[in-house]
Amino acid sequence: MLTQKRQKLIESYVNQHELCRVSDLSKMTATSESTIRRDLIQLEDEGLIKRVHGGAQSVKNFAHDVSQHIRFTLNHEDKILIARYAVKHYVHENDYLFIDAGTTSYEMVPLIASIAGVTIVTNGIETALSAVGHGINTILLGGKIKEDTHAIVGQAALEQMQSMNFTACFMGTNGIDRQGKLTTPDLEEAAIKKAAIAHADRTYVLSDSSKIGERNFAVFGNIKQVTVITTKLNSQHQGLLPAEVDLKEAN
Amino acid sequence: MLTQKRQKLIESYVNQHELCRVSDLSKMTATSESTIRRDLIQLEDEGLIKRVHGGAQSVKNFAHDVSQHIRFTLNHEDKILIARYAVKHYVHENDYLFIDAGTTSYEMVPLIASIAGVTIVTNGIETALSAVGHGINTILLGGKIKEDTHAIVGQAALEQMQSMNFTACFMGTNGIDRQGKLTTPDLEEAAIKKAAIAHADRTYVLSDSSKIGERNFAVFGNIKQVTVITTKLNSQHQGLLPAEVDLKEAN
DNA sequence: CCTAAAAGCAATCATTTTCACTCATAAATG
DNA sequence: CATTTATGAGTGAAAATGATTGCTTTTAGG
Repeated sequence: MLTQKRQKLIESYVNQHELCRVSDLSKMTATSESTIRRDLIQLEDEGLIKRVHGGAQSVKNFAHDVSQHIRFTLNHEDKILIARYAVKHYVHENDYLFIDAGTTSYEMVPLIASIAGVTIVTNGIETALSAVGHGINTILLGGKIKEDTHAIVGQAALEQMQSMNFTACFMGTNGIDRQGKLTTPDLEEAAIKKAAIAHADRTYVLSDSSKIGERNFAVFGNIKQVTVITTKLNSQHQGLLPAEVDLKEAN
Repeated sequence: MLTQKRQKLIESYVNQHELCRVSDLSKMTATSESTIRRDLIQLEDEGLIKRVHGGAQSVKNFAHDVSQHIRFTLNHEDKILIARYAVKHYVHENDYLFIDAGTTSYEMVPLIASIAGVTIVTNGIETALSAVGHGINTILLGGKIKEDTHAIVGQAALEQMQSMNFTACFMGTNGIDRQGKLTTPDLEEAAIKKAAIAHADRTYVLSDSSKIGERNFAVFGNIKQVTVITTKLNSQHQGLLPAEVDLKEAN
């Protein structure tokens, strides 16, 4: 990869994520940490980012952590772990993937960029923009745009999916309850997820442990249909799941 | 191949791709890397490109971020004038509008926000995001995303439009030639524009004066089908247009 | 608060990639 | 035919990268 391209990628990643680790940038760009550090020094000289111990910080939004080191929310670290695990194990060359509009699935995109020939279909506008920015062949579903999540929903999107089959599909969830029901707050988004599952050879649900045992309004599937990828679970969480779940713990 | 032709090719390739490697150019032109390097040195001397280690970079806009591109685009004042004129005279309450992915049409969105009951259909991702942000009912066409303009194109988008009729449609153009042909560089974008015109009661083409007399590859319509909104024209520009044009000058 | 382990860093060096320069060949020009 | 011009290949130099090392900062556990 060309130096300039990599540095642009880094800049946009840092600005989008507000704060990130050297190791994440290294994974994303598939270069060594040495190179990332050199890039960060340059970018800091140009005033495009701010370097902090452990990584880099967006320079635009300084209303953040004043301390000189980075500190992620536990959630965000988990999301990256889960995304990385999913890409590493379940995305292959020339796959046709469906990726839904959630934040965890969004983290998968930069990692997919280094896998050749992948096509991403998504109903998330930001996910699509990120994928295109990473040079991935991208198809965005059409339809109404939800104001809060920027997810695309509606009949048009569902119809469009009728003519597609996915090698794999990846989606988030807002809850997995004791019966193994996968739920989300919005009916229309649930319909999209349901359709994606129906048209995919394999489905992976990305869920950090906080979603285990939760329940929401709209059911879009059952744990039996999918593989759940999550972070390390404690025994309390495991008790909240059905026994027959196909569960992968990212680490 | 002729040296000058090759250099033209290199220049346009670099500008289109924003950044590329010497090896890409070598493959594209079927010449040695030595020759490419010599060409790049010349082109850099002429200020047409910027050389970087491993390749060359467009000197014009370092705008990977299209939304940023929109803000710093050429003739911005003119575009705003045209957009304002278009909204003021041709957008009414409860209209169903098609707005294409160009920068001028993008400027219309904030102005439309104050008109009640309008629905916007667009193939521009940034246009859609802006419209949603302004609380406008927004439908985004689905399909492939073009990497350079972030326009959505392809069969899916065309099919989706089959079931729609627009009160009015607004689009940019890259050229209006002496015969009144409306042109744009990309075939697939042209197809979208063509379909929009076919499904709209009225079509308005937004064009600053620099496009008058220009010609591009893909024809998407003729001036007779549409109303052209432009800035004040001098007599030279007027000479480059057919007589029978329905022309409005914004000011 | 202190200390040990872990994580992150700058500095350095070896390797790989890219470059500038040179030279030889071939085509165009007078 | 001699001369200029464009090209491609080769070579040592320069730049970029990746890995290693020893030092500093941070974290975790008493």
